[in-house]
Amino acid sequence: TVAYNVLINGFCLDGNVGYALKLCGQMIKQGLAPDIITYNTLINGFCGDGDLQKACWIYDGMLGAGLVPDLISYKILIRELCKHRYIKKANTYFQQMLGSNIIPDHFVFNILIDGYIKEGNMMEALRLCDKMVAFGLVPNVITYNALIHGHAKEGNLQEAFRLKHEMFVYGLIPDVVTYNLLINGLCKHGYILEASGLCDEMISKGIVPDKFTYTELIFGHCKRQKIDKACEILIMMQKKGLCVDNIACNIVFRTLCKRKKTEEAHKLLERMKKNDLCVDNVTYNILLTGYLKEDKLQQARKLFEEMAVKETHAS
RNA sequence: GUUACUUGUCGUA
Repeated sequence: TVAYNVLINGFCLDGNVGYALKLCGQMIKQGLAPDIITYNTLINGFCGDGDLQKACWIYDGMLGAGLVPDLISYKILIRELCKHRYIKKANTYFQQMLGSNIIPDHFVFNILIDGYIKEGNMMEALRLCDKMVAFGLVPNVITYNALIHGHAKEGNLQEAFRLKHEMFVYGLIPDVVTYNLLINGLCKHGYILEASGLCDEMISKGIVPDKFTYTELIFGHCKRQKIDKACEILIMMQKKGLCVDNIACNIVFRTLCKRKKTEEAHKLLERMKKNDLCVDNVTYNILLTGYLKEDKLQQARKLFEEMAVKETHAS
């Protein structure tokens, strides 16, 4: 059974869940009973496939086989339900889990908290924080990051920064994600100077900015129409050996398009194509909306056909 | 032996 479980997981990780399922059938034929681990692996496999239906189907099969879901089963399911925005259902499973005397850990709470935040329900997220404390669990850096994300998204930067300070009170050290979230919040609201300052602060504290940090700063500069500043950062990223990916390029590209700097935009696009990892759906969407806004329907249609050929999904 | 939660671009009715 152990050997099968390992194999099944291997195929799941490989994205070949169908074959993993076949293997499960094969092990049954050999008289080996799938255990809770086998089921969890398969459920997780289908979840990674985005196939919630099949995941639930396996889950039911597990119940039918008389196996009792454990903490791991619940974590997998709850996370997937949250991803699909079925937060109510996720909560139902959570309650069921508590009802069957399974001791929750940081992960389940963080998953649920993040689920509520993604739904825009900060109240419930905060209530869950209290609940987690009631279970003797102390919110950790990830919990705080999720909350900071929520507040920043709502535009409540004050509260986001207050939480950053509160972290120290509880002996938690803000990490690169914490800083990235705050920098992102500042940039989104046009506070590029403050964002740059925060970037300096993190460096002085020994936290190394990553490509998220710099991409957010690029975004901030673009938002203030400082394309040259944005390009400076692009160059600096390359010098630091950070990969400049399609996201960073798209941001600059979009700004160039918006400002009707068509020539420079095309130059960038050519360079992106040369480095050939850079033209994606988002790039196309940017171009499309640009054309549509300028009533260049012909070009828009042409582009749309090009997308269809490349089998990118028009979204 | 299986699960591991939080951050970046367009869009998301």
